[in-house]
Amino acid sequence: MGRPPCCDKDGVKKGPWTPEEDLVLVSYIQEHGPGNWRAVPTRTGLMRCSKSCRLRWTNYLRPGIKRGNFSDQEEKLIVHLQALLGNRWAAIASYLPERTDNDIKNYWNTHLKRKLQAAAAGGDAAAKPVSQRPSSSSKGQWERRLQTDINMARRALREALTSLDGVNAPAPKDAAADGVAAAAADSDSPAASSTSGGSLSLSQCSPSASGPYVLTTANISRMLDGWTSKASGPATPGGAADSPSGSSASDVSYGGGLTATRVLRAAFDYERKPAVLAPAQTPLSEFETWLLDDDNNNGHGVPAMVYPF
DNA sequence: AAAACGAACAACCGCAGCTTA
DNA sequence: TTAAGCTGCGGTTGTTCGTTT
Repeated sequence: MGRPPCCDKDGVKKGPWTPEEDLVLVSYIQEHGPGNWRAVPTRTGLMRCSKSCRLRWTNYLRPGIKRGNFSDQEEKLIVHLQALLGNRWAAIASYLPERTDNDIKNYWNTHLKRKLQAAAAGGDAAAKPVSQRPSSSSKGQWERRLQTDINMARRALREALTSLDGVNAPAPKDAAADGVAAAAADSDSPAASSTSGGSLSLSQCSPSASGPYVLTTANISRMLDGWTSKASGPATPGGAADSPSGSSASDVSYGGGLTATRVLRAAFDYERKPAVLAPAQTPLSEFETWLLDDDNNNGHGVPAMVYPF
């Protein structure tokens, strides 16, 4: 299990991504789908390491990401889940598909932690996070840990949903806890994208306060809004169709008729896979039902709860 | 007006675990 | 069965931007 020579100094660019790099990445993912990150730098010519590409995609470019402006409900949900799951941001993020684990982690570190400390000082004991996860993580005990995770996730979900009346808590994008690895075949799976007919459309992405450049998710969605797509096929350069009439002024042209709108739209189309139905459209998946079921053995122990889907 | 400070966020690093040959 | 390769995760750092002095 040697450490891969990823991100090794030579020739690997670091630092902020440029719009050009973003477009290259998005265009590649549009064609090949997310995954096989190892191949991305070589195939795209990006001077980035695979990790960087994956991170950029999952934390920033992936459609359906909401940025900034955490609502009260989201805040409470995060606090709740953090109290139960600890700093397992990926697991927490699975309950907030519009948010990335990085975002949640940042928000926790910059806002919520301080808030909770203040609250704790004020006697808000309920807000105190569980400092440690259950200590069942030793090797060979993964089954127990898995069960613990599932139980915790179940509790978290139920409590969060019952306490947050009206929260549009979406279904987990993958298995409830990261321990449910088998169920979470691929965290980059379409389930990660709540946009697939889900509760959040691209055009509903909240505008980011101040993106570094035009390719924020908000601006991307704005660009897409105006695009009446007749152009079909992959984002290949060339052709009159590359200048869709609705193309906004903010669209970015990269020559050869390759525009940001086209590339990104195509990429988003890729993400809109039919596999995942929106929570609003689906009642409860078997897994969700099971997850919410207090003791999944009897199937009748579900306490009265509000399921705001 | 400018410097100092702090908050927010993007990105990197290294480890752990899963997959595959 | 095992080791190498790859991906995902959480912690941490660096940079940018806004606010205060």
